[in-house]
Amino acid sequence: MSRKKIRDIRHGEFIVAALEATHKRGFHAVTMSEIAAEIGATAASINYYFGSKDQLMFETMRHLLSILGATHKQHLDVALDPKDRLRAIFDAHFDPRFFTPQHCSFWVQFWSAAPYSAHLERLHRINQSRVKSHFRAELAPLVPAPFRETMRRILQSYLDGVWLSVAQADRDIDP
Amino acid sequence: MSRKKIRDIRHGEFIVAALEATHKRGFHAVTMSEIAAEIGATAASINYYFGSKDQLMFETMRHLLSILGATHKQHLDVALDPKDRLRAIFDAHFDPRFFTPQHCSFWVQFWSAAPYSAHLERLHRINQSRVKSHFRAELAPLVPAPFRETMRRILQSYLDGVWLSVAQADRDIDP
DNA sequence: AATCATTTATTAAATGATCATTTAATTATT
DNA sequence: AATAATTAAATGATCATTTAATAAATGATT
Repeated sequence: MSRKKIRDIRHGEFIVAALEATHKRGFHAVTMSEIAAEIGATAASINYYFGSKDQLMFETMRHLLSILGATHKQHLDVALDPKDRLRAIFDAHFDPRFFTPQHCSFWVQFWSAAPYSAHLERLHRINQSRVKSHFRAELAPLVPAPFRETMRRILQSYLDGVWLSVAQADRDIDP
Repeated sequence: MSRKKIRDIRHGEFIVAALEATHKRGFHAVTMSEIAAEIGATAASINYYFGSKDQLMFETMRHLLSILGATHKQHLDVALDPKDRLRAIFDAHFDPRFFTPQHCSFWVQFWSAAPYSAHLERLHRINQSRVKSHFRAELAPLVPAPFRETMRRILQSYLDGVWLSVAQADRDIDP
């Protein structure tokens, strides 16, 4: 029991460290040592827990995605009408637990690296279609069919664009 | 005269090579040899012409920005009313000379690397404020002041988001 | 409780690979 | 002949990853 706990705690710590160090130094520039130093550990221990740098980055993104998923569910639970349900998507993305400079810059840099790695791309595709189907479902009662798909693409692009700008500006934007 | 020409021709060739190779391999992963191989040259010649890899990337982005600027001017010249003038911004960004997978992926990756380099960040800031002031000017006669700034931010984020998605999907989107 | 064996966690140092950049020479142009 | 363009090979730096050893925690056995 406590054997498992340590592993989980350390996992979480390294993921936070990866987010912080990546935000400071950039997705590609950041080194294992810098990440490890963030929590007073050493590069070798990252490999002990994660096997490789890539794997750590991968797990870190999965962590972000799971936060997003959980936050979305919460907002959805209190949504009353179709409009609220649509808003829930935005509220989740802009929830303070999720919408931080660290997360945004990791997010943007990770996705811009995704097309060049089979692993990352798969994760990206999964997330995209998840968001896509949420948007479709929530837009259905609100927007007539001919415009729905266009509207969805515009909204999704807008969401991505906001992150991009936050990642670059290091300031908050009010949705 | 022809001495100067060769230098300019080579410059242009290497910039095209950088766009192509970056699109294939990714902004950080791409090596000087890969870029040079794109036009049958060798890594050392990049340094002969540009001094360093960073400088080549920098010049490449400047090239993209100058295309964008020229295209915008063209679209603006045929715009008749305020609405057309606003459209000119979008038309320029989506002009086929500019809106290619190579350009989009270079664009996105470059900007996501910008916060971590003083040089790149300066370029980014200049471009952002250029686009910002264009948007402001064109929105002025169309949108009442209280909403104007919000509208501008939304449109700018949307533009960025579209590029992000093109860079990832490698397909075209109809504005 | 105390001892010792075993597993888990951690690290310093070694390894090896990858690149950008430099150098020194060669080839082409003027 | 002089200058410009090009390159193969050398250099040097940076890292991720591996290894081999140490320390810390755990647990079984008296």
